[in-house]
Amino acid sequence: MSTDTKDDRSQRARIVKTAARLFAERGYHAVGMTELQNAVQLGRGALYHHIRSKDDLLYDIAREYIADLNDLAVTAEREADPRKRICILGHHLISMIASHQAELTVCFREVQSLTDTRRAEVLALHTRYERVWKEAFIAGAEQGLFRPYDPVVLKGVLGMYFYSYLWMRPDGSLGAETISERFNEMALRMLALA
Amino acid sequence: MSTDTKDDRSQRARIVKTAARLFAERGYHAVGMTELQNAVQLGRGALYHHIRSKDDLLYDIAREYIADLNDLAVTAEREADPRKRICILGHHLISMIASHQAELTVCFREVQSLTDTRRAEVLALHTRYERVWKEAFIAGAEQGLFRPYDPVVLKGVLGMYFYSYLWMRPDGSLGAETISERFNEMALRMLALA
DNA sequence: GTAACTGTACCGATCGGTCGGTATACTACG
DNA sequence: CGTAGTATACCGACCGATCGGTACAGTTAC
Repeated sequence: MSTDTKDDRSQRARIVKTAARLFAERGYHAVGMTELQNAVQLGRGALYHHIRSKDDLLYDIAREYIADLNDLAVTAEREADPRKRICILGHHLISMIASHQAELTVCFREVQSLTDTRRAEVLALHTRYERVWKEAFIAGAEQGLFRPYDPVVLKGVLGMYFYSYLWMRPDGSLGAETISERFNEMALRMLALA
Repeated sequence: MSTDTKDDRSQRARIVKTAARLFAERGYHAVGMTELQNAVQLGRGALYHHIRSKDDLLYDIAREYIADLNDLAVTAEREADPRKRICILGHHLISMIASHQAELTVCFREVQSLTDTRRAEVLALHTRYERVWKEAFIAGAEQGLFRPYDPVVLKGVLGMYFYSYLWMRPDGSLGAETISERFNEMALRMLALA
C-alpha cells in the first residue's frame, strides 16, 4: 500500500530503464518482448498496460537522451570563451555517457532501428547537437584561438568523445571527471593553431 | 554457359557482399533471410546451397575484416619510428574503412550479435589490433617522443579513427588520403609532449 | 462500484532453416 | 554415337519456433 501510489509512473520508468539496458546489451531487434517481460517480472498484459509498443519504447529512450544532451548544450552556449565552451560540452557529454551509458548506447547505436519519421526526428536532434560543437569551433577560429574550421577535425573530436560509450565502465578506475579532463585537453590540442 | 564456370565462388562472394551491405544498413537481426534472398535474386534453397547459416555469414564478415586489419598492422610494426608507425596504422585503418565501409561497420557494430564462442574469438582480434596501437604509444613514450602512456589517450585516438565508419561517405568530397593525413596529424598532437 | 493493474491464452505474421525435386553440364562406359 | 551416372545450382513449399501485439477475465485499491 505504502509503495503503491507511485506505481504507474515508477513501473513505467522501471520498464524503460530495463529496456534500455537490454537494448544496449544485445541490440533492439535481438531483444524480444518476452525477454523484457521476464526481466521486469511482469506479465504480457501488465507490460502493455504501461507501454504502447516496442517501437515507442525505443523512440522514448532515443529521443529523451539526445534531447537532454541538447538541453545541456544550450547552457554551454552561454559561455563566450570557445575554449571553455568546448570544455563544458565535453564535460557534459562524458558525464551523461557515464551516468546513462545504456540509454546513450541505444541513442547512438539504435537510431537506425526507428521507423522512418521518428528516425528523421531523432537524427535532427543529433545534427543540432553537433552544430553546437561546430559553432564553438568556428567561433574559436574567428577569434584566432583555433585553427581554421575543418569538418574533419570536428568529426575527429566528436569521435573521440562519442566512442567512449563503447569502452567506459561505470565501475572502472577511470571516473568521468578524469576522462573528460584529458579529452578536453586533447580536443584543445587538436584545435590549437599550428 | 559462358558465365557459368565461375558460379559457385562468385555467387558466394556476391551473397556475402550483399549481406554485409544489408547488415550495415539495417542491423543483423533486422535483416531477414527472405530479404537477403530477394536482394541476391535467389531462391531459398539456392541461398542455403552457398551458405551454411545466417550466423556463419556474420561470422565470416566480422572475422575476415578484423583479421585483415591485423595483417596490415603487422606490416606497420616493422617501422621503427613510433610517429611513422602511428601514421601507417592510421592510414591503413582509414583506407580499409573507406574501401570496405559496410564490412567494417558490421565488424565494429555487430560483434555483439555473434554467438558466445565466436564473439570471444572476434573480440580477441579486436584486442590484438588495439595492442599494436598501444605498443606504438608506449614505444614513443619510452623514446621520449610522446607523453607517458595513458589509456585514455589511446581510447581517444582510436575513437577518432574508428568513429569515421559512421560518417565517412565513399562518394563524398573527402578522400581517404585527406582524412587519414589530418587524423594522423591530430593523433601526433594528442601524443606530443606537453 | 469503478478504475487501475495484472496474468493467461491466444492471434496472424514472420523467423531461420530443411525438404524433395528439377535443370543442366560434365564424365564414363559401351 | 548414346546413355547412364554424378555433381552443381537452383526452386518453392513447408517446418516448428518465436515474433510483437490483443482480448479478456480476475484481482486489487479506493
